[in-house]
Amino acid sequence: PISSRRRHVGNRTNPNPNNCIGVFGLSLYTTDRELREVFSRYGPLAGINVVYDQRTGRSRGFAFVYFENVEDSKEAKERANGMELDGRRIRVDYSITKRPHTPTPGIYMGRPTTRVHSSHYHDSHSDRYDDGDFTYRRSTSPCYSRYRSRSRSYTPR
DNA sequence: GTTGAGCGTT
Repeated sequence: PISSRRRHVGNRTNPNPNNCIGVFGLSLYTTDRELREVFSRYGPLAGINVVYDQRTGRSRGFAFVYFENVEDSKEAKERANGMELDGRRIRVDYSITKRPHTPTPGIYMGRPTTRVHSSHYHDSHSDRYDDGDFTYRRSTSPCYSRYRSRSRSYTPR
């Protein structure tokens, strides 16, 4: 019943209830401290991440807020969506992409493919990390390049 | 303190 509303953003899947919400349309001057003040009203936060442009250092106008409880995330999405913050009408949705709290734990392996070849991944060189959006490879094994193409076709689900 | 739709690292 809520499917056709997001056609203008492409074939992106509809966000499902999640601990992490994305906040878009922010003022470039809204800080994480400010976001914390607002969103901690809905429940305890596990973290906040304003996305900055790597070159200019300025905010890109969106952020991600992690709640400890999904129920609080739901309430935040419903109540904070459309709210005005620093003169801008913000949009709040469940996050689609997910990032781990820790930085990239290994070598970036590209986006997961739909194909699965699980029989290849039982050796000690394929210790792999996946956050559901990207796939990383953990070790610095010299055999890395031999396994690269296989690893790229790995997908968790 | 330019622009404004956006799903991600400083």
